Amino acid sequence: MAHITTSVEYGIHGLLWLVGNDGKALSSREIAEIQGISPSFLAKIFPKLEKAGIVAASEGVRGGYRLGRAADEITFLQIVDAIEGEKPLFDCQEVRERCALFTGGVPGWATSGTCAIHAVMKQAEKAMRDALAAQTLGEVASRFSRKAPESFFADFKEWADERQTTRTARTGRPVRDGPS
Amino acid sequence: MAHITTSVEYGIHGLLWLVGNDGKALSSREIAEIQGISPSFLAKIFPKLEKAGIVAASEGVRGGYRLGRAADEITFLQIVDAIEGEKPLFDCQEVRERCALFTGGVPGWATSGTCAIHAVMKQAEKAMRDALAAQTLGEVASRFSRKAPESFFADFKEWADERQTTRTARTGRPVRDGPS
DNA sequence: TAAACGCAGACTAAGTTAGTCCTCGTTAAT
DNA sequence: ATTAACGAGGACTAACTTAGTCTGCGTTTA
Repeated sequence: MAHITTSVEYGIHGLLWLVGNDGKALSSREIAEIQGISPSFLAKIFPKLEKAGIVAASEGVRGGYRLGRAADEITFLQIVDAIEGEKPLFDCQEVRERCALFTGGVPGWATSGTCAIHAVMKQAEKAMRDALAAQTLGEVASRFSRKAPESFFADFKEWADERQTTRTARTGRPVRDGPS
Repeated sequence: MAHITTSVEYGIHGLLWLVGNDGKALSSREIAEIQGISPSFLAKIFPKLEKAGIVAASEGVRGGYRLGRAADEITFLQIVDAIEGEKPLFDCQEVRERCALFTGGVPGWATSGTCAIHAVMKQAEKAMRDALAAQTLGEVASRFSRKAPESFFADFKEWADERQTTRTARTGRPVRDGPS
């Protein structure tokens, strides 16, 4: 399995739908359903985005998620860190402290500063993080907009509107018709 | 756990000892022992480096490992790929194919080219790999040499020489003294 | 011929990931 | 006032990965 998880993938896909929804809220179930992924799994991802301020949640019956700030101010790095929690690329085991030549105590020169190998890994991690920080949700969304036909967005609006009405229409009917 | 494993860490530390051993072979047990790590675990790492040509193995009683080429021509990326096997940073699940708006077949424009999210991740992965490819074993070894005192290398040579003699001195004595 | 090697595979324990399910408090519409 | 839709959170599971051990095999040198 890869280091950037499918949770991040689902999260970003979900966020892209919010970008295209004109500031209106979508519930986590709707976001999951329109993408064909597990609703209960997505429901564990969005609270993390909420804690990071990437989305704003509204509770209750017509609640859901909106973007917490402008799509241009949400970077991929922020999303990855929000969902995965800033796990380092490399976890230095400090092998240099275990060298058998150091009988009776590790000398200062050996442990001063960062381990040379760790330094290389940190540099590589920074390169990756910089690349992720250079991409925003807004840019990717508009890249997608240029690719998709206008009918697609019309279909989405229609789908969202229908959801908006049917989810209130279901209310107030206590389902007592089956095994009673 | 991190994406760059401790196997890579142990492998690089081991290779650095080979750099400082003047082309002479060290057995995997010696490399493990001088670093205070598990011999049996290290014994699983070095065959991977051998397959990649990073080290050359010699079998038999005085065998062991040497560098397969000049330390300046061994990059960190090569080592990581040799040990971990080129695992991608991100494994695209092709969520775009599951969109619920695509009733009855996914349109061509949606699946043509690389997924926009995947493209960002690939870019980040490339940045990381480029950083790893820019660092060689030789550079890190000489960086370490400037830090360590001359006495350290003298200690190492002494240790290696003693190993060289004692491991043949043990030969030829069938140990039959215990429970017989 | 024995011991020191590299090599390969089976095995285990712990941790992570993807995913499900259930309960709770909140909110809007009836 | 209920009811059902919502977010939030925790317990739980199955599959996979990682770190590490152990055993057996073929090779090589003394």
